[in-house]
Amino acid sequence: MSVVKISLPDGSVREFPQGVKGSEIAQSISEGLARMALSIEVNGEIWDLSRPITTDASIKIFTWNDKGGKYAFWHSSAHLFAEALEALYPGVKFGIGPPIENGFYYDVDLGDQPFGDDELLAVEKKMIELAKANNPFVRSDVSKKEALEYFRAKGDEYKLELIEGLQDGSITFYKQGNFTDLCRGPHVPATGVIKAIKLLSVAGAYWRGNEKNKMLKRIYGITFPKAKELEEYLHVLEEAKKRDHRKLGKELELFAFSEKVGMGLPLWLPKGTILRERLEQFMRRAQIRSGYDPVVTPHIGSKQLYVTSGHYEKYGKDSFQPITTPDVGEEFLLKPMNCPHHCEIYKTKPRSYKDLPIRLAEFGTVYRYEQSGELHGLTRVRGFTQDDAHIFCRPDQVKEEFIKVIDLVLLVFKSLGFDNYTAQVSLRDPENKQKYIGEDAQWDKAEREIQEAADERGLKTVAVQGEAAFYGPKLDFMVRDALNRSWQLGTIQVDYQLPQRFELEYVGSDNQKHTPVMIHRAPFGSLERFVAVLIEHCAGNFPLWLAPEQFAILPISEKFNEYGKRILNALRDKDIRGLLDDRDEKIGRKIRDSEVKKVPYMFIIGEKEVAENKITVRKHGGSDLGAFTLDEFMSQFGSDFALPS
RNA sequence: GCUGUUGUAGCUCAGGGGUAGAGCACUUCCUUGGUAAGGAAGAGGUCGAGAGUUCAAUUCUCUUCAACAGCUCCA
Repeated sequence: MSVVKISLPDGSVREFPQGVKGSEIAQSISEGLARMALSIEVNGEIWDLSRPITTDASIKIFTWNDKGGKYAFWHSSAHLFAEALEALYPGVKFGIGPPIENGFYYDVDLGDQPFGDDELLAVEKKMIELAKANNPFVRSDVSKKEALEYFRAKGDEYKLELIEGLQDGSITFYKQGNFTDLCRGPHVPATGVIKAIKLLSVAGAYWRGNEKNKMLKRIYGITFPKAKELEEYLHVLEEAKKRDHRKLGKELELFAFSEKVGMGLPLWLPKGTILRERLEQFMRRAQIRSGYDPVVTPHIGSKQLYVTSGHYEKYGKDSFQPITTPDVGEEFLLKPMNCPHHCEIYKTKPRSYKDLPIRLAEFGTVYRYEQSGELHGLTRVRGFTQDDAHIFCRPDQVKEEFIKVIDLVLLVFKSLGFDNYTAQVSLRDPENKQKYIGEDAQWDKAEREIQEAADERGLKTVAVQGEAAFYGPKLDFMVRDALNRSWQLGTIQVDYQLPQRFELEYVGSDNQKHTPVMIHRAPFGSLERFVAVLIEHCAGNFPLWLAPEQFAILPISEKFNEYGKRILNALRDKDIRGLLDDRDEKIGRKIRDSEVKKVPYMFIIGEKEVAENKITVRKHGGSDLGAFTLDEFMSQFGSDFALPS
């Protein structure tokens, strides 16, 4: 009998009979591994443990601790779900059902049947029953013809459509129990490994992600090998909800929405405004240091301005409609972008190559008609403020300027402790070039420059096609929120188009007119979204320099309110923000209330403190730092109250 | 925009065909205190809005608005 050489991850090579299965290899390594094994990587491809290996290969056995193991587990769970659903709803049609980062989903067509929480529970129960049956997942190769026949007989047009797109000879089915599905695999050996099951939610999803197609029901679920792991996962979800900026924003009185004002139009409350203004101060200072010139432009602009920029053609009809003047019928748009205004500032006088780069910065509030279903707390709103700036430079300055902006973005992230961001190079969709303006050569150049700048700063980047702006590629900084949703914060964009459209020029050293290059950039992105992500990042425990209330003075009794007032005024003179809690409450109560409000410092004053002219300092979270005079406290901790340098 | 779920006091939520309830917050009084909720009393709601069914609707039906989850979109 012939043998195959199997290389294991530890570098050792073992011989097995040809056709050996992953499960047998696992068994030969150890009983424990065999029990834990879920799938196997064979020459870089993830396989079922039951699939015979017929050639020499390097392999790795995957368990629950590997991504490859989890994916097989959740992929199999999706099939288990489908089996349970079909058992309860005969005739249901299936779309796709992949594993995802946390669990799996399956898109299904249930016709007009309602499907809510009760139905989820019923299917969940059926799944548990079928898991206990411990049916093996059986892989089989089928011809395209057989595959089409099977699903034609079943009347599942979605699967038929999927099969049409596949190549004959590469089609496999998987069967467990009474359920057969078109599937590439891999799967776990049998349903029995799935012990804990939770169907999480139902949502709509267009077939193949296309708005014009029928909307299917997408059912999300998650499963685990142990009940305890499911409990832990659900607990983590609960904890994440506590960090949600919409919840904390309400509790900490940072911002609010009003139906009367309009959806997606945030109202910044006094405490939220302090937070936001501190961020602005931080950015203003950083920008002045980096050679930016602040400018201010109005909230509306002539429609013609956006026709010129191309924004009107691209977004005009789906946007807030123009405001028309009563007499002459002149049309104005609520400013959706600051860049056209800044282009016009550039044009106010002739520019020399010696003047460049010119960096125009503005905290510009813009209005965009976002789809109603997209509005989400502060992360997606219809009126928001960008920390926007446009750098007008010569072609030879693009890379250097781009790198400087990267540094600015990284300064922001570092100052706020954002360490798990991703840098995304957002490129054109090569299939859909008509979505963009400009010529290929300029796009290629811009895309190259962005990648080079990012590489030069050692940024790890992920390139994503189809994510560019219509006028140019971008470097986007993505951060995840408490619920693991990804948001774009900072963005840097190279633009060869708008300078042409606005006929911007400068006189070069050759005394000829040249077109400058524009870099759009916003390190925060929008203040609204940035604050939202910041709230979730620190769970409302803001760094001292940002905290709306940096301290609370807590007198032991009303007798010490006068002394408290003196301390309050002394601290305010030092530009430190806080309040005096002079309510008729006991100290325990005052401490609790300040703790709940996440006030960083509590200054407790009573008979002893008045006598010694001191304050007793308690930090948020409970640590007692002892008694200080104000001067002692300020010399020791004072610098933390100021903007970070 | 699409699919689904939800909408009761400032907040968190219970209830349910016969014109509403809790805790916290709020107001007043008592209490003058030492590191996460002192005590008592009081006030507060067109049950998201509109229409229909009914003797009677906050409850049932429809429409609409908004929020939430996801999809699509995102200058």
